[in-house]
Amino acid sequence: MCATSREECNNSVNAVRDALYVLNGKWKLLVIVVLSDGPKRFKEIERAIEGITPKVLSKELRDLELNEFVERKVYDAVPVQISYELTPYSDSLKEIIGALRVWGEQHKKYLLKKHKQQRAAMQS
Amino acid sequence: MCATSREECNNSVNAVRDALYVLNGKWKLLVIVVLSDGPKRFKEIERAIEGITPKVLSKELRDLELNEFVERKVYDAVPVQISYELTPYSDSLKEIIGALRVWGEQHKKYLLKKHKQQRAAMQS
DNA sequence: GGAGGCGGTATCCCGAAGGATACCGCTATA
DNA sequence: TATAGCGGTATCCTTCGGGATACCGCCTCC
Repeated sequence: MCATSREECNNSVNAVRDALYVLNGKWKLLVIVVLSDGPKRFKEIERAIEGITPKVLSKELRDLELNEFVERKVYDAVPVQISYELTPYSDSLKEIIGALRVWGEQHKKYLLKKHKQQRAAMQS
Repeated sequence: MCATSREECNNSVNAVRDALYVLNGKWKLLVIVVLSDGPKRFKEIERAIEGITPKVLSKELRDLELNEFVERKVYDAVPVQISYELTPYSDSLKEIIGALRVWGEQHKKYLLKKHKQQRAAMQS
């Protein structure tokens, strides 16, 4: 990845840095995961992500809108319905999210196994 | 990804949440990117990551050691040489980092194109 | 006409992450 | 013997991401 030249390594660092800059924080990617299930209303998202407060969610949604990952649509039913949905551009994040999800699952198993081993070692 | 059941969506959210929990912050993944070039000494890493301070780097390295992504090796040359290298387990992160790098590059191009378009629109 | 849902906002507050700067003891090298 | 590199630590300070709690106006449904 970074093994050939000094130059290339720098590029990798910068690219990853750029990505992290946009996707910072605990919540943005989670919101996108939830919305990848289909358009959702504010309170639906709020309920889907345990622990998020409306203030924070509101801010994250604004950020995601600015970065054009999410679109806020207003349907003038009565009462007005507001729906958040992913933009086509957000598809480009699918691989990152997929990788994180797979890794998260795998890491949980890894930790479980490790703790089991440690407990076994304590016994002997 | 999350499109079939409520249950499965929750699992995705939690897996991604777990991953983000471990990989939080601006620096951890950057350190791993740099080390993926091969073992490095403290000051080498410090120089490779523009903007990181020794205090922060020191803390990140300790975190990464705890999570078993990085090993700190002491070679008793004179003077003592200290080397940080990736563990085999850190390989599991390769896909996340790869995805971030690709996305970061692509996103930069996306932004450039967008700004060009906006400037063109201003002119007309 | 009260309860409850919707889409948020307002206010207050805290802790951790991270930046700035300086410096330590040790060693080699000039 | 002074300078420079190494591997960090110490101290101080600021920012801000994020939590807690409350509440708003609007609407519908009972």
